[in-house]
Amino acid sequence: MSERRPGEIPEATVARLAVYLRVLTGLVDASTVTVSSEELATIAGVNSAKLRKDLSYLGSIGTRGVGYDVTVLREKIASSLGLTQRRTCVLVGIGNLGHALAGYSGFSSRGFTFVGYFDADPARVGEPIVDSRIRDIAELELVVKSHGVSIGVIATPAEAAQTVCERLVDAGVTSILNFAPSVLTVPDNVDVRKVDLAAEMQILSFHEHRKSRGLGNGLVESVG
Amino acid sequence: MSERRPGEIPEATVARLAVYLRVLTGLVDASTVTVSSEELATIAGVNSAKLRKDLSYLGSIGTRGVGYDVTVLREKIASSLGLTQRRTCVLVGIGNLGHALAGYSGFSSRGFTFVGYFDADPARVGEPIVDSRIRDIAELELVVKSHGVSIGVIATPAEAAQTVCERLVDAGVTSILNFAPSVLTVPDNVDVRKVDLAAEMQILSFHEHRKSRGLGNGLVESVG
DNA sequence: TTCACTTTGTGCCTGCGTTCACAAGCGGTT
DNA sequence: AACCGCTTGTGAACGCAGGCACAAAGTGAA
Repeated sequence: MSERRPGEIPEATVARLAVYLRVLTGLVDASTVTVSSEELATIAGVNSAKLRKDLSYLGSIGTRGVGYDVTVLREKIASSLGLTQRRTCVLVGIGNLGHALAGYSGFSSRGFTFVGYFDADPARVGEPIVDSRIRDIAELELVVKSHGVSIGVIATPAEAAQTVCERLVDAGVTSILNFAPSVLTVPDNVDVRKVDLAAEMQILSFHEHRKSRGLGNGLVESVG
Repeated sequence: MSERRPGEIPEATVARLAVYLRVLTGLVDASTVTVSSEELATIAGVNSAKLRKDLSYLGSIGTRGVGYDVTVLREKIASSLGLTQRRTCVLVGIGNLGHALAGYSGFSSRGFTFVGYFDADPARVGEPIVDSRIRDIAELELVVKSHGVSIGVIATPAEAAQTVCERLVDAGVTSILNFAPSVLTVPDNVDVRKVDLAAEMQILSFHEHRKSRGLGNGLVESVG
């Protein structure tokens, strides 16, 4: 029944492709030529069948009896993720977290170029940041439109997030990464991913709670 | 037959409970007394049936014909997540991101107490951070054991992450939040959650790529 | 009490994602 | 050339999660 159109990659797979890509980059640096699904899966921390199925969505890349050519596979994944072209981004909200994000070298090295850092606080505007300066949020639309920015990163307080989000979307941004602890409402054509630090901690707290509850009685699963 | 043991809450539900909790806290601040699943679901950005099913795992909390008592529900969720007791945490790796995390007020306000900030760089050791000072990583085990730390946050470079992880686990930590772009290997009884900033951007990049491919022609993916 | 109305809690169905297991395919060897 | 051993790619089964739709259960009014 479910005949997936070629090029239609499941969401869960996309998330893992990014991990495989990183692992493969490491292998390239180590001058590894070929890798089997078993090896790659072990390093990436997933099941090898899952890995093969993930890669199969990109076409038939491997060689049976041998494995995958590391550089070929890396290129294929990169192109599937649309990483062959640099993407322009803006960062809004230059507090503690915003500064950290601006300083994170992982973005630039992976093809993401930040063309503007914005804050609403007049006291911060003009401060140097990375190789640039913090701009007034009033210039947001101008910069987004002139650079054709496609990804907006929100690191503002929760109260400001939705407003900032709407301004980004209206200016033409179609993907948003949200660090503010707030639920964003966007049109259908816009993608949002959220990173909720407090929620992550609370999820861990839940598991801690669960584990400590299980200690007394015999309910725990076998400890390896 | 899906007979779930009482107290067994699905993983997907746990993640959403944290969101509901935040929304409810907002409602308490706004002196709201009662809320229906429809209202709460809208604010939280989920389907109301899903929300009701999520809450049903906590027991029968609502009142039919009325809705949920905001404070009662909030308490119930907080206790399910194990947030009634404060949890002690350590943060390892005080670079850009580490500083931002240390300064994030959302942790402390939600019951997480950081009892140690560690770095391997001798030049950084002793620097003030929040209401404390950066400690030498050599003291990690001592602090973890003496405070009974249950959650470790890793914000080191990728190369150091696995080693730090093992030291944390050996010292007794059973939950880890990993910000390093690296796959951690841990024993079965330890929970790991990862926050991979570059991966998030790459996932968005994928969707940008997909959107732009679909714009002009009706054709996709003809690789030669 | 009985009725009308509201909202919860959930049975059931559907679909996605994961895993198993194996046929198909490739390289190396004799 | 024929065979053997290894690894990929995938059909099929399974399990978890999401969403509809409705019975159950509460409130308030007559």
